[in-house]
Amino acid sequence: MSKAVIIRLSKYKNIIKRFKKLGFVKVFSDNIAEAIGGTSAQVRKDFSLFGISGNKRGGYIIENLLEKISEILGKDSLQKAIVVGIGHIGGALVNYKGFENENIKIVAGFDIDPARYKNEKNVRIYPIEQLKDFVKKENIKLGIICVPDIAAQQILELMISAGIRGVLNFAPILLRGNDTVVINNVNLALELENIIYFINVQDKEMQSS
Amino acid sequence: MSKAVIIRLSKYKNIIKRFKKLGFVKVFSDNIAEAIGGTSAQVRKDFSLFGISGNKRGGYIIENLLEKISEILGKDSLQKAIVVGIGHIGGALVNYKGFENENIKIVAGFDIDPARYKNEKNVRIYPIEQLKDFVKKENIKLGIICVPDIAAQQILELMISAGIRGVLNFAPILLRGNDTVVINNVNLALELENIIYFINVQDKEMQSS
DNA sequence: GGCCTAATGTGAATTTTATCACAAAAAGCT
DNA sequence: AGCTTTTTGTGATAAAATTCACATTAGGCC
Repeated sequence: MSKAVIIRLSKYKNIIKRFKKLGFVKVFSDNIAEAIGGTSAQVRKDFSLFGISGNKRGGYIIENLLEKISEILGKDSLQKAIVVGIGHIGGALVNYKGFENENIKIVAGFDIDPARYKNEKNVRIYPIEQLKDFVKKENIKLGIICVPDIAAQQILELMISAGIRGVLNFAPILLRGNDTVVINNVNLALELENIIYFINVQDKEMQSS
Repeated sequence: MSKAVIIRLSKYKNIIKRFKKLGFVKVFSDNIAEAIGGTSAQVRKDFSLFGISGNKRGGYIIENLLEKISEILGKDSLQKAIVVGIGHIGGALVNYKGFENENIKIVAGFDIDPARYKNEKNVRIYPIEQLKDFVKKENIKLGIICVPDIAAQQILELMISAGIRGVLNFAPILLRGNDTVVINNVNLALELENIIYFINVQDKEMQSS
């Protein structure tokens, strides 16, 4: 199943949760499509891909939907994660509230700099030498890399050797993993460059019309 | 031109810069492909799409390549950006070093909370009421939204009315813009959920083999 | 200069992804 | 109960992205 479909499925889930909070019991494919900025046909096709079905003319029962989707995404249980590299971004993530709704909890940070071994509000920061033991003992599966790009590959390897299975990487560099680990990249500068390009395209289109 | 191609082009540019720093004068399509995790055919096809050409048997001259790509991406001049919402993520971005290489500079932050109107190291934080004037006076084109999702749409509209043309949005919600503004979204929880899904897939594949 | 080799550049083929369009079913109304 | 309307579910179609494969060309060597 492609990454894009899974991302959409997560979006569906989030929006459906929101509908639920508003007191709705049923949704239609267009409600969902409208809310995430897609088409109803795609919503239905995605659902059908996973064997999720609704009721003709009656839409989908929110409760069922959420259950099915959560089953697919495998996210009923709390997922513990660690952050390595407690600089600006890493420090922010350690305190980030946005994960709470998603059953994701950052349980520790790691850094090489002793000046950072203090307690961020709730999350303790450890020296990097303790990463492997901690990850093994706590059975952590998720790691977030916020170190400078020069150090990122090394941290990845440490994480892999500790048993981490999924990595979110903020270093703007290609990490080389293996088939025991899945890696997603977030590259903020890239996102901004992309935006700049499309602003320029818009400008050119304006001029020529 | 699709977003994905532009992202790749930026990646090419970054990696080529790196080659340049190492003292190389020429690169081959496989060098680039290998470094960003793609195929050489795709690199060449992308280049050909933009009319970038090299020398048969001789690869590409780095100097030329960088010039051509920068021209396409339109990023020779410094781009000023503002951040709205100086919470954990916003505060981190205001001090983020990763933009410097990319000719992007965050020149101000904005927030509703007076407690945050202090100086982050180099960047001043202003009350949100001053956003419009500031953006107009300084001719800012780029905005980063780090406010809670409930406030994000409102901030977008403020930005648009001030003349901002490109937005990087960290609020996990669909923003509704118009055709004067281009919006990219970063949704960290979504990225992590995605990773979790693929870890589970891997596990199932393991079991069944 | 002629030959060999290593690269590019790009049409064609393939694969992937998204859209269309419509039959089938269910709900509600009279 | 029968008619109408609304919405699903999905094959068929179209569009987009990627990969293949190979003709072409330039560099290097003898």
